[in-house]
Parts: sequence; C-alpha cells; structure tokens
Amino acid sequence: MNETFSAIEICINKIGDSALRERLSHRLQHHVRIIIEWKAHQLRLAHQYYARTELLQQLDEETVFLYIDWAMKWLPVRYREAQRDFFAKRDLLWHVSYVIRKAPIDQSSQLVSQSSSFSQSTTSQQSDVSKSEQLSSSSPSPPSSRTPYQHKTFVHVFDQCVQNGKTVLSILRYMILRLKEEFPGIKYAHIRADNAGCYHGAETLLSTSTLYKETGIWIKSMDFCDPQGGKGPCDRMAAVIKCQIRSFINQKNNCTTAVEFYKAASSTKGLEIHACAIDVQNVQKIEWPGVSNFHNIEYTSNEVRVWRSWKIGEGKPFKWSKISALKSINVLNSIFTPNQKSLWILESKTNESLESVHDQPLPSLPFQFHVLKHASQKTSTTQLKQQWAALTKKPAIQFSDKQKKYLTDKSEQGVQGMKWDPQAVALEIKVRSSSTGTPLFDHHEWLTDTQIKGFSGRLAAARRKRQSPPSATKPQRSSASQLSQSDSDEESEELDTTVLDVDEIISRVADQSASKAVLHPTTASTNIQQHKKTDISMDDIQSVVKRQHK
DNA sequence: TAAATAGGACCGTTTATGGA
DNA sequence: TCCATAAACGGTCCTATTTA
Repeated sequence: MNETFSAIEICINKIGDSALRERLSHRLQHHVRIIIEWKAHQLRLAHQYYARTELLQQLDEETVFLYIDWAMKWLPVRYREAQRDFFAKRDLLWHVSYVIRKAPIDQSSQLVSQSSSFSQSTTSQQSDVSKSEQLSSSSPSPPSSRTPYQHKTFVHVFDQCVQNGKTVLSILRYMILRLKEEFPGIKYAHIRADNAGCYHGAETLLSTSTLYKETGIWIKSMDFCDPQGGKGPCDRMAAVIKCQIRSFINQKNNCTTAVEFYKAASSTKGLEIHACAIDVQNVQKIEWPGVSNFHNIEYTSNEVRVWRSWKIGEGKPFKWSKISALKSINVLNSIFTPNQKSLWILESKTNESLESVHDQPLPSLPFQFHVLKHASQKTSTTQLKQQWAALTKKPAIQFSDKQKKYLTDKSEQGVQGMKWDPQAVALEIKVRSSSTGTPLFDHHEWLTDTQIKGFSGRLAAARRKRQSPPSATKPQRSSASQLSQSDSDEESEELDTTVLDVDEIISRVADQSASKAVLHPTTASTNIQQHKKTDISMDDIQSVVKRQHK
C-alpha cells in the first residue's frame, strides 16, 4: 500500500503547475489518512469482538450476558389509514435487551447429545466448527467446551420517553429485577452496547453501584463495540418483531400505541414485552471526563478500571470514593405486563460456534489474516508505531470568518431559492477562484461536506430559534421542522400556534382523566392513552386548524 | 465559569439501485 | 415486479473544546 501511495506521489510531483501540484498533493494526503483510519477501524472492530467471545465462554450459572440497543422508532400504523391519519403521528420508542445465560444442566445434557449427533451428520457443520476452533485458538479455553446457552429478549416500549442514560438505567433496573425474580441465583451481569450517547455516557457507566443497591445484581463489565460493529442479536430480534407486527396489522388491527404494540408483538417466540411509561424525577447530572475514550469498563468492589481497547495494557483505575453516581434511578411504570413469563430459547449450537449464533460473522477476518501476515514481515513491523490503530479524534477547528461568511451566504441563497448540496459547496470551495484568478481558498481552508452539513444544520437551528417566539413550544419532529424550513414565515407561525392549541387540548384531557383516574398508577396511564385515542379525534385537530385559518 | 461551537454516533424515513 | 440494501437527510443526544 505504501508503495502505491509513493507511486502516486511521484506522479503528482512531476506536474509542472505548482498550484495544481499542491492541491493534488493535499488531496492525496487526505485520502491516505482516510485509508489508514479505515484499516485502524477494522483492526479495532476485530479486536473488540474478542471481548464478547471471551466473556461468553467464561459465563457461569450466576452470570448473564446482556446486549442492549434502542430499536428504530416505530411509526404508528393503522390497518385502514385515511390520508388525514398521516399527520400528527408520534413515533413509539422501543428498547431491545437480549439476555444470554447458561442453560441448566438437565436441558444442556439433552442438547449436547442432539448437537453432537447433528454435527456428525453434516460435513459442512464439521468444517464450520473446525474453522471456528482454529480462529479461537488464541483465546483462553472455556471452562466446559460444550456449554449450551439459552436466551430471551426483553422489549420495553414507550409512547413517549427520552432516549438518555437515565431511561436506560430505569429499563435495566426493571429488567434485572424481573430476571432476579425468575432466577434468584443470578448475581452478576456483563453488558454490551453500541456507542449511542445514552449508553456511553457518565450516568449509565457510573451508576452501576446504585443499580446494585436497588437490584442486588452487580454489573461486572460494560463493553462498547466500534461504530458500525454493533449489529448484533438486538437488531435481528427487532426485525423478527417487526414482521410479527406487520402480520398483526394485516389481520385488520392497528398498532399505534405502546399497548397495541404489546399485543402485536407478544406472540413472538422467546420474547417478553412490557408497555412502559416513565416519570422523570431525578435531574441529577453526572460528568466523567474522558468517558468517550473508555471502551471496556470493569467494575470490582474496590475500583472501576477502564481500557481504550480490550485488555490492552493494565487499564486505568478509578476509585469508587472519587466517583459520583446517580443517587436514585427513576422507576419505570408498567402499563401492560404479561401475566406469564415467556420461555427461554435453548440454543441449538454450543459455544464453539457462538460467533455465528449471537452475532454477525465478522466480515474482516480475511483482513485480520493479512494484518498478521504483514506483521510477521520485518519491513512492516518497523513501520508500524505503537497504538497506530488507537482511536484518534479530530480536534475541533474553529471556522475562520471568511469560511463562515461564505457558508452563511450559501445558506441564505438556499433559503431564498435553490438549496445547495454540501458536497457541491465543498467542491466549489476547492476550485473557486477570485477575479484575479488566484484560488479563493487555500488548501488548508478547505472544508469537508460533513463540516458544511454541520454548519448549515446549526445555521438552520439558529434561524428557527430566531423565528419562533420564546414562549412557543418546540416544534415536534421532522414534519413541523421541515415545513418551517421550506415554507414561508407566516405558515410556520400558524403551525406553531396550532401545535400549541393541540397541546392545550391534550393537557386538558389528561387533567380530566387524572381526576377521574383510579388509584392504580398504571391504570391511570392507560386511561390517558385511551382518552388520547378516543376523545381527541382528528376532527378536533382539524377544527383548531380551521379556526386558525379564519 | 457558563455559553457557544464543533464533532460524532445513532435512529427513522425516503429514495435510488441492483439482483432475483 | 418485488425485495433487500445503501445512501442521503433531518433529528436527537452527548462530549470536548473554545470563547466571552
């Protein structure tokens, strides 16, 4: 690869035009950096993968392994949907937790005999197992090599909630208590999540001691996969659940609220679904400087130890006494909970082929092989610096006034007429010349399309903030914000006042239902849901809109 | 020290594209 | 023609850095 880069550089150096040479050289450096970053990402992805494999192999009867992920928001769907039903839709949020535990001995013995006979019967299975044995030869050997696992998926669906660390803690608390109720022997848990802010934040990571006090289960470790590497069983289960819901809708049902979502998905095998609501009480804020650099966190009774990459180095210790945690976790209210606990699904494969059972096969294994091959050659190892693949963050560079003015002008043009494509603007910055023929921007002033997109996004937000009166509520979701961008100011003002009136009706109905509500809080929540559904029809909202037009 | 700014990651919808 | 997938876009949430 270095030879290729050198060859391209030699070709560029032969160019006579110095300005063109400089620009092409800058572009080459940019692309070389991107390629090296990609290689580093692939290596990190493959390395973090071992965290999961090793923890699953060490799993015992007292420990569970949790994958947690927010699924894509569910847009309410009716079986027969009128055109007007498309408006004022509010997405449902649902959180998926995939729990893996070691199967009890009686079940496992049955399964081992089944799986061994099955693997003998097919040659392809044998080759798969032997491959995975070869690949995992560097990993420590498991306590029992033919341990079967069982899994269950917990889904928590909300009509409305904030996707932040406090909500995640509430879900974990609720789910762990439920697990503890079913298996009092469970004492520990390992958690694996993606890099969403709600997981990879101080609140979630530092409140494990609070979680232990309230549930009795100690989180042993939390691991984060590299971006785009977390496509695990949660997404797969989410796809299965979506299929179930589509089938439910096709049987002439609606799926517009958390309770309907519960009914639609409850027939899925190995799934325990809860329709929930959350009362926000705790507003405590917690900070942990450098948290985004910690990808593997281990919790012991003495300290919290963090690593940037799985088991690279000794890790950085933090004493519990110097850590602040949330004092309490918001309680999750269940609107609808299944009466019976759903069954656990026994894996049909043992942990020798876990890689294919619990996660997508790692796409970069051939790449890993090449890395090792290159590493064995002396020429390559001398060129590789320590931590070459460690995650590095681009420093935040302040835009110059010249850059800001140029982008603001482009944005203004977009408001009045044609909208500019960030990529086109990025290209234009590179090639634009002044009246004297000299380039308008030097190569160190060039911007990427991501930077331009971010800047225009912030400009649009600032514009909306200026236009909307301070007392008005924040416009809901994309439909309102998109309209405000594209339509005239008058229209957006009308929209804001309409939203206000609808909110007023909803709050009034909620007040009425609260006064009528019976003592049980969960029933009260359900009543509010029903009132929202029945009392506020689209006709009410349309009448408000008509009144606004008059 | 608080506010503003820049960047990154994820999610959901829409649209384009390619294969069966 | 249908289906799966990827890209683009807008939105939310979070952290780190810079500036007033």
